[in-house]
Amino acid sequence: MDNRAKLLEQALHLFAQRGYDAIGVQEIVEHVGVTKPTLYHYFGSKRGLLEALINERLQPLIDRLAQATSNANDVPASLATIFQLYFDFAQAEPLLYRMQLAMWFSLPDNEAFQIVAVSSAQQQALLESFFVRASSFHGNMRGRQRVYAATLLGTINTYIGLWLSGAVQATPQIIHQAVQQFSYGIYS
Amino acid sequence: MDNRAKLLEQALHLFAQRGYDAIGVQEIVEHVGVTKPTLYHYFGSKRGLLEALINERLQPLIDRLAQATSNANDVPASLATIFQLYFDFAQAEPLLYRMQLAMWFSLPDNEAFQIVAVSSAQQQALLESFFVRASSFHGNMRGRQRVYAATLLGTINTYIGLWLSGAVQATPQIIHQAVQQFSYGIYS
DNA sequence: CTTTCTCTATACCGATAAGTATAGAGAAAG
DNA sequence: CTTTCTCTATACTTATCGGTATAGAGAAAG
Repeated sequence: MDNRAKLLEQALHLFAQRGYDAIGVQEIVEHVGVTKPTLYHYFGSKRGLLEALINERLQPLIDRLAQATSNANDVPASLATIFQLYFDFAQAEPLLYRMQLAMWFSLPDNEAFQIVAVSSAQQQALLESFFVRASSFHGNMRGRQRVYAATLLGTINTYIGLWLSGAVQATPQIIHQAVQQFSYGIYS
Repeated sequence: MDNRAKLLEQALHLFAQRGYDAIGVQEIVEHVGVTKPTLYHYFGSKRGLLEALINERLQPLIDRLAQATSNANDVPASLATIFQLYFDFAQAEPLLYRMQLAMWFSLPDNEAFQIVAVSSAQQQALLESFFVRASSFHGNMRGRQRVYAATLLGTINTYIGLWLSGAVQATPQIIHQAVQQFSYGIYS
């Protein structure tokens, strides 16, 4: 593992534990055992470090979501796939998911929020596009795709939060319940 | 408005805009037009300032929640009251609600999280107790009260987040939909 | 009047923030 | 061999961080 990868890994651990703002560049390089110019050589700035982390590690989630939302013929099946996909990703990258969740809920003028906002907007856009295309099967959306996408992510994150805190296990039953709970809002 | 109240007000604005960690004590006192010893006279520390903010301004929410959860005879009616109560509070104190939401989702080792965790735990406890008492009407809870309380708060916060971002209005219909969506998970 | 208490300002503390100028080590390319 | 490029360390910058020692102003209490 080269220094670049070590820096990303350590930054993830520290950001996910205490938050982006609370962690100094010095602290990251000390944990890795290098010095600041090494970090600035690879990433240019603290912000660039977080951007690299988000872009490289969160991209697989976006890619899989793009695939799962590409077909809107069978909405219930796609929803189940989407929920499963998020659970799988959160289980594979718990630190990353926890970090991006915290940053997504941080405030608008916060630097971390603005960096994560890019990938969050991508997820939101993919879901909205999915719901628009599903409207041929479920009537005209009339702008509701935005609310649907947001409540879908909200439901997903509620259950993933529950799993991250150890309150539930990631069983097929729980995932099914999450899908059903969201679906109630959509089909009613 | 005395300096103490001004400091609390300005701290709320700044914390809700950029986050607790991103705001320095100096910045707060400059906006108010006083100096640091004034702030430290009233609050002792930056942490004390946030604690005062949370304790004083979030207490009405806790109090109303305690009242709304005191009776578990009519669960659907209580749920509607609880949702309404949170919406009313978020509308009356949008900055405060946004701030506590961000802090609740911030990371475990973060100072802001630990301060907000106290009042969050109170809300969680009131809801869990409500569900336990409701079990006489809905069968044994068998530990599910924790999941119920968390998904209830998750549903509430999803809809309030939607309202805070301007995606929905706080109409009775939306509140009813939120109640129904949560209820689906409970009665199914 | 004097003492006491509450509140606030000036000026400072050591520590840390993000970021950089300079230089050198080592490998690769000519 | 020399040049060039990539990577990293020492040592430093300026600004800000949370917090405080000291002192004074003004009101209240005796």
